[in-house]
Amino acid sequence: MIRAMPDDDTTGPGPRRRRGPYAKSAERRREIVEAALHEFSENGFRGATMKAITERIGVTQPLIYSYFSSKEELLTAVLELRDDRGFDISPLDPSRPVESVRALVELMRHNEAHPGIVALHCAIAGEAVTSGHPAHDSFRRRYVDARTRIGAILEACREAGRLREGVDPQRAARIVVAAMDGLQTQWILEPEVEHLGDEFEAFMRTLVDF
Amino acid sequence: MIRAMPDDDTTGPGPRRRRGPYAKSAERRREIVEAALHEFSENGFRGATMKAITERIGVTQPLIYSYFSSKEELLTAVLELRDDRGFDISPLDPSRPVESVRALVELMRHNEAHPGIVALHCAIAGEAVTSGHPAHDSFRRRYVDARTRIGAILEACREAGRLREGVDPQRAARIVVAAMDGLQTQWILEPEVEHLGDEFEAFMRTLVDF
DNA sequence: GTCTATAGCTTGATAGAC
DNA sequence: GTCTATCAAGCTATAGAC
Repeated sequence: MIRAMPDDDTTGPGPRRRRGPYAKSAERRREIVEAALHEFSENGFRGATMKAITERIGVTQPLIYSYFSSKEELLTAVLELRDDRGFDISPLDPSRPVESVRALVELMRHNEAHPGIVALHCAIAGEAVTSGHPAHDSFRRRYVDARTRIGAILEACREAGRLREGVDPQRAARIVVAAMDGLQTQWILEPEVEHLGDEFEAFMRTLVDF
Repeated sequence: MIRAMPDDDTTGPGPRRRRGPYAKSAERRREIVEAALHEFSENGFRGATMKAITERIGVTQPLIYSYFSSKEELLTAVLELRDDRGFDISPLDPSRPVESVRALVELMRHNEAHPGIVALHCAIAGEAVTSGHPAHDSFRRRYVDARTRIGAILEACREAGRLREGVDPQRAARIVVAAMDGLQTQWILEPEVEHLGDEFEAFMRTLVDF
């Protein structure tokens, strides 16, 4: 997300106010985060090294530390980039259940168009199941939130008469969360899974009429 | 799986035959693998250190290297232990589809009784999605095999008239694999998932009449 | 069978010149 | 803003005594 610089006013000619960061600085930062994203995707957080990240963009290690004070802070920036690129279900609204289900399917289609982000998610979420991982709490909250939110949506679908016969909303919510993660993992691991979006939509249609 | 030692005969008193490894040696080995299992469960393979493993059982690092030539070989031994403890679907037989589905549910109940093994599976499978991981190929094959085998079982269920209306066997197989992994992950991360076996059984009953 | 001691390397991170 | 040079700490793994 690009923010306006503090000295963005092009009206005055003289250096009256203290200068903000140059555009080049923001560009470098973006470049570093992008390199880290790829490195984390391919090797996980623990498997990635600062050295490998710098070599991707041809800079030296100390340069990164002038933008991020630690490897962990760099991970935080990478995960924020992921959220900016749409890997987020928090805008889903249970008061519009059918639209929410459609949006969930659209989310998977969006992911299908961004394999790099999916690979990142699988790699970091995978190693974050261990309690000592820097992203552990973040992912645990994410899972709880996803399951709760999807549970509420399915509950609302039932009240709207859109849930298939015999489907339990809370139990189904767990399977939906599992399916979203699991399909993405299988999509990364096996080339046989052709269309993430189609597979997920077909599954959701066994639960909901939307 | 504990195998008989070559000098297991307690009939003769004298050392007539060439001695095999002493019982203590096998016991030490088992102890090391057990310690490694717990360490890998809690920190993953990359996050675990040989030092931490030795400290669990109060021995020194070189001792481990007299049993295993590398950290990676120790991982192999740990994964074999997991298979011995029943984390394996390869005995499932599509020619007996209904029994196979029941066995799959039993497998999850078995896992519920062995949280340590589930934690190990989640941690290692999680970080093994990255292609550079030592267990990557092993887990990739495992996934492909699981999906293929479960697909065949569901196909056989359909022929036996046990598949629910409108369920596509191959697509459902992907979701089943995702559900097995995902439910276990959620069970590790969230205390709210109370019964792994019950959750999985309820899901399978939405697909198959068994 | 187990130890002490340490080699040999890589890691994340810093100091200071330009 | 970027570099060269370097640090202390941590890692896997080995040599050799007992």
